[in-house]
Amino acid sequence: MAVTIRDVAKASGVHISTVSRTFSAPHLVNPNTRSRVLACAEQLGYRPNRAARALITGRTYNIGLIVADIANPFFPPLIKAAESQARKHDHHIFVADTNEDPALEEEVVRALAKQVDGVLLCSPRMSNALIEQLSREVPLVVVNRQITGIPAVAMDVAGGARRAVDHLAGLGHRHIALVSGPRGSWTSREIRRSATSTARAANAELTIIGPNPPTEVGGLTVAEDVLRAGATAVLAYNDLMAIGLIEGLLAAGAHVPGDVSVVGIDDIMLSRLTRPKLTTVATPTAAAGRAAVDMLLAHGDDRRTTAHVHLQTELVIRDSTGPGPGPHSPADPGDVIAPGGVAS
Amino acid sequence: MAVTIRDVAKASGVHISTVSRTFSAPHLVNPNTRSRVLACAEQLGYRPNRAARALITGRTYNIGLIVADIANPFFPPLIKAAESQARKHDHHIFVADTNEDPALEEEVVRALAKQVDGVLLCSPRMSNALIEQLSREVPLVVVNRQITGIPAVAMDVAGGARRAVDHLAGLGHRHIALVSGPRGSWTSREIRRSATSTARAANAELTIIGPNPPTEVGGLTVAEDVLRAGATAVLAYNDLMAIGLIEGLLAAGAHVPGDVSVVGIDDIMLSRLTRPKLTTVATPTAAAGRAAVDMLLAHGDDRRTTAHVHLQTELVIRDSTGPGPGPHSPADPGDVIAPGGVAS
DNA sequence: AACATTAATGCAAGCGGTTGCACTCGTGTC
DNA sequence: GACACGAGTGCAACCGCTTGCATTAATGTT
Repeated sequence: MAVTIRDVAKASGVHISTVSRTFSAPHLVNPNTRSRVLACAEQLGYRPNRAARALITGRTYNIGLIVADIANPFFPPLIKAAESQARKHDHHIFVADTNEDPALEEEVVRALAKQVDGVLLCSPRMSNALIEQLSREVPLVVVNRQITGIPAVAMDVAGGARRAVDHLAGLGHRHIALVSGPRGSWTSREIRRSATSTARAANAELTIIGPNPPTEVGGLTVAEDVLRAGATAVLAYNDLMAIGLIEGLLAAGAHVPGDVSVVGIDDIMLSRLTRPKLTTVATPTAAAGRAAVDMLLAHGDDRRTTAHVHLQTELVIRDSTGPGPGPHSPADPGDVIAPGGVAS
Repeated sequence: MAVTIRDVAKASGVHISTVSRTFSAPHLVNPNTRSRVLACAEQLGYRPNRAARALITGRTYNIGLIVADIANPFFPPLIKAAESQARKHDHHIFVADTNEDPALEEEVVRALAKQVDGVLLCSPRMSNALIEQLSREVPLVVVNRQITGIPAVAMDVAGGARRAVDHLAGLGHRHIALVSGPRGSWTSREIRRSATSTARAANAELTIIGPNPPTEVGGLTVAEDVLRAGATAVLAYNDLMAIGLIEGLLAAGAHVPGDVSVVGIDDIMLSRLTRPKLTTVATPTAAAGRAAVDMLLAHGDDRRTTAHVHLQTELVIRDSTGPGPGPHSPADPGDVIAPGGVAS
């Protein structure tokens, strides 16, 4: 059925090894022979079988990409960028959705290990220790996590959270709620750490609500808690939760940003289309996808450096944040982007 | 480095073929032997190499999933459902993004062909003829396309478009614009065909604008054309375009639905979060993803039927449609869903 | 007791490639 | 003219696994 290297060899009157070399070491074969072989291959529709090749070379030209939830709008741009970058280097990508389940993450990494050159673990929920162990079984790059010795692409959410809290404090908010994300999320811990210290420095009270599922529903259901806590401003773990939260607040009769200001994180496409448009911390997801693929592919050549790439974030001020009850200071102009602007 | 069947054989004192059978034909091996082998395998951390297995069995336990644009919110739920369904059957999926480029579609199918059991071609842009040819090289299931002899999952967008146009005509709109999708899209042709005949039957004028890129920007840029055409209602190829269109209309000073009513298609998550909330035709994308995987996996067992699965759509009336200038008749209650409701 | 059957296992070929090594030439060197 | 050399090609082993066939031992049949 399928045409193999042997068919091409027969058709062009050479040994299979010559056909093989025509494709994987062209400089070792006579130009005339090569063009003859190529012509036959073309004519027969021959394509090398990568799985067979991988068996002996150890290189699969595949990459595993593991995310918590494909349907979370944070991930598609990352996946798209990673896939595109991978294909530029002639690699294909497996995508797996773990449904926020750490056990499934482990299982999937192991299941994929043999047929990939490496795995991109995006916003993993499993423990550092487990990640370290898995990275001994298959080359790993983590996105949104920092572990010594493991190549990583991390977004500066801490800086983003700091700017967000400063922004809120600057608007006069004295009591801020932090709606945190899922258990196991490094990002969530970073945000919490940064928000806590920033709030203290700004002399604002910080109420932490969570952990919560990082979804619209997750945000919706904490609206009550936010109001009960008496916070006049909220920083949410991500935009989806912020949007759900706004829905919940509106349903409970609170105005946004009149009564409560809301800041999200991620700047998903949605954020500039909701009413009010969401103030949020933009994270460079596409860049992260590209960088992660690049690190993974470089990893093989050069394992002396386990690089950690840091990507900047920026606060995008739109319409979901407004003055709080306290005195407000002008925001630091260095931190802000034109309100309502399309994210770059 | 990696532990192979030989290591397990050595450790458990049996021949490799016994180890092999322990995993792929357990009934052929003595229960005692089997448990010993399994214990050794477990202890060594052995996992069968699927690529090697595929080389001889011809079954890879992989599926290719090809979409036009991962970042288009229509696709993630489909991908998620397909991935989940595939994993239920112990399959992994390759995801490829073709950027709406038919040539890339072909290339990717061919590149993937050898390492998958089949390919899901979602909303392909290439020609029927090419799809037929490719389906001779690798099992194919198409989503949102109908080709005799090729298994397909199609959503009833024609029915959806009919209900949408009837809805608009019923509201008194006499001049409707159809903002069509990308060239090569079966869905777009179906919508056009259905909208055309439905508009004629309803005695309304239909202006077709397009083809256009199926993105927010694509919708944004035709706002002018819609207004210039003098239409008071628009049916857009998808929600993303509808949302972009609404932005464009608002920017041009037209109210929605006051001056112009807008209907989208797909009911992406976004649609109930924008203002005004979008009236749209809900398509069962997750069900399509599952069905497509099921068809692909069944295809092998049973090639006597090349099934075509049809999935129903429904009109979800929200806030972006309102009365037009003409007399309006009450909408058919059988076709409507509670306004603003969460899509099921 | 001789034979047929069945269960369990081993043997070896082969899936589609890659690659170290050996071999054959034509050429340049002394 | 003998020799070394490099370019081009063939040979065969091997990657990790499956599978048809042969072999052996245990069981059932008459």
